[in-house]
Amino acid sequence: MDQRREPTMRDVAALAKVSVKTVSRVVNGLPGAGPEVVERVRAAARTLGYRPNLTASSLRRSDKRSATIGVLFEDLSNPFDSALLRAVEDRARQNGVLVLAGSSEDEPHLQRELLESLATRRVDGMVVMAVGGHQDALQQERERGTPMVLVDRPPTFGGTDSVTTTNRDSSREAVLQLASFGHRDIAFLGDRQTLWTSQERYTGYLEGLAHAGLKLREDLVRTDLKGPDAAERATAELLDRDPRPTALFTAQNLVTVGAMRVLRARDLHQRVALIGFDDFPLADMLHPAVTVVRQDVPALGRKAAELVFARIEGDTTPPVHAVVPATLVRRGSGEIRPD
Amino acid sequence: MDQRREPTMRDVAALAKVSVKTVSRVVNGLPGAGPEVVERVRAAARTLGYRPNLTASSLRRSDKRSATIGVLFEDLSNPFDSALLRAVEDRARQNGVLVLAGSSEDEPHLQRELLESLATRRVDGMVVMAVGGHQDALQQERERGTPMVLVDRPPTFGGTDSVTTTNRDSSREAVLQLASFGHRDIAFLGDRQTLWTSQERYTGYLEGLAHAGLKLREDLVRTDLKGPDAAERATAELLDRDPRPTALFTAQNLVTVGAMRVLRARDLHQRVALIGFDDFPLADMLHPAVTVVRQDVPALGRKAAELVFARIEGDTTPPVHAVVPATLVRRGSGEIRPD
DNA sequence: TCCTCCTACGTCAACGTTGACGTAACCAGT
DNA sequence: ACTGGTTACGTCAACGTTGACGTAGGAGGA
Repeated sequence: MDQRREPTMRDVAALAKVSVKTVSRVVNGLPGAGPEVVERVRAAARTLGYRPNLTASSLRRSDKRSATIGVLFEDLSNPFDSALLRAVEDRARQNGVLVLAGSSEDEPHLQRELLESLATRRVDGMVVMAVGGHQDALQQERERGTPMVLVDRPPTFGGTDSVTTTNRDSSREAVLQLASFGHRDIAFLGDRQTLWTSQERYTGYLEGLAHAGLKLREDLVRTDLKGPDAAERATAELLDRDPRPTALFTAQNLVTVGAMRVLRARDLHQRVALIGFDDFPLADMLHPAVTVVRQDVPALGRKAAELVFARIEGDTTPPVHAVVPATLVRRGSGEIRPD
Repeated sequence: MDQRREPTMRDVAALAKVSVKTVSRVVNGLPGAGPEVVERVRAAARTLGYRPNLTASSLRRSDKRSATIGVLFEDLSNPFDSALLRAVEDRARQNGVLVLAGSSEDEPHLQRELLESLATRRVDGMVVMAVGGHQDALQQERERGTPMVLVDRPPTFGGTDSVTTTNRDSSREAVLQLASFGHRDIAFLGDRQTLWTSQERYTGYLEGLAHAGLKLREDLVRTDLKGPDAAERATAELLDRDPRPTALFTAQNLVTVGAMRVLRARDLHQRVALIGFDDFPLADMLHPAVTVVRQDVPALGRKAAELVFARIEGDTTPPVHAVVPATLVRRGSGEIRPD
């Protein structure tokens, strides 16, 4: 509507009849301004509706902080990602830091572009969920000195902090529980194998089988399931195998839901056991309620944020790989015994 | 790790043996640089790893654009909010614009603070889900000329674009459908009445009753249910009334889930009809699948983003209140007949 | 041949702010 | 009265970039 120019320190200074520098001092609460001048400047700022320009300020200041961090996740509308974003945001707020958020959709070129955009805006640091495959862009960015923390997936290069959950251990635990209930034919359904998390969960599955003294049936392993449709198709195929698996371990959110749908459609949901990695809303309301490995998402986000902020503050201790424990939430579907 | 200074145009200029201005021209693809100079500058920029500083650029440029918009929602981890954020983000990406996101938690002071933070960073515009109650802070911001679009809830002040869904009409439709299935005692469970959406949905409920020739039973109306717990308590109370409502209209996401839980606990889920406002993941997997009024969240977000961008580009046509139609998704729970 | 116009540069100042430093006034201590 | 220190300001330049404008040299026309 109006094309009013934002008032600047100059305007305030003129109105308060002081120098620009004095306005700066008052605005930043620095000493060197008498009480009556402070009052005059405050009044002038108020009547003009003055608000400091952080971009100008950070350009000039020696630390060059923009009080902004970048968050680059796979898909901000995914419940895991958005919960993580929220956790990072909350922690950032404590530092007066705002969050520039973007979705990379697991596309290297998108991630690269967004990385560039963030760099161009001179964010103080980044929290990144790396896309699968090459991490060259991330590494380059990191090598320029940008404080960066990887979440959910660790870096394939060195010198960078990361925060992940107990993917392998918790997967092993899930499989062991299935085995302890008497299952011998336990299928694995997983996400893209380019993702570190998928690989880890698969390794955990293998370890679980081994520990339980079970033999791997290759025909019960389906990986690289992108999205619910692929998961449904794979589940259907698995259930056609002979002997049919009596338990499923689904290594990701959407895969779990897809598998559930098929089990339900075939009326096997009360007979085939299911444990999923990643909790999801309403898992407890389903029928049977779904047993899952639950990540502590707030803890993941908080930890990631704390790590970036420490680096931003100049912490130069060796890189950390923080691991946040996940828990097996027993709700019913994972406690079904074989027929 | 390194405290390398980011290279600037000066550095590039020095290496390419041209003036800073020429570097600027090359970087921005402006005419006035010969092909061989362009190549020299490009090479220099590449070897130094130069990246333009958008904050400095936007400070100096006449349009002062930061290529960043602010998004202020209630809770970014809420599925509705995060889906909306994603839609805005996608639209913003087309314009090369990044999104600064924050959660106001429906707290006026938090909203005010975040608004301030965004203003301080000189975002080009804002997409805001207003907190309930007074909108003074928003109005002030708007009156300064900041391009702003309200989503989900319209402004209580004039001169500002907004995008909402057909809260009232769709609620009426839902109630009418319940009535058409023979229900006469239809309960209403709603969110905080300070929220415009809640009021509208309640009005739609009243209109639905009226159109169906049903009399309002005040004892079947529960509003101001904050969170799932309150919703559960209210549902329990309602189911104790005599005569018991044979259908529930739950006017919000979490309320719907709370009501579902209680119905399930009392084993009434197959006997009491339920229609909820707002779809939620897995609603189709419940038992019975939940009939809901589904908002077109991507359309809401896209439209909101388009409106801000139009205003940012200088569009001065009168403010728009865009309404995106919601649809009734019949899944079963809303098609149960009274006993 | 001279004048004009265009192209490819360069110079300068400014965007809004703050670091470095200067200075006038005042106070305490001797 | 003089020194030394402190307080409360002010002046100046710079952060990295771009708008406004200047200029040298060549092309083109009369």
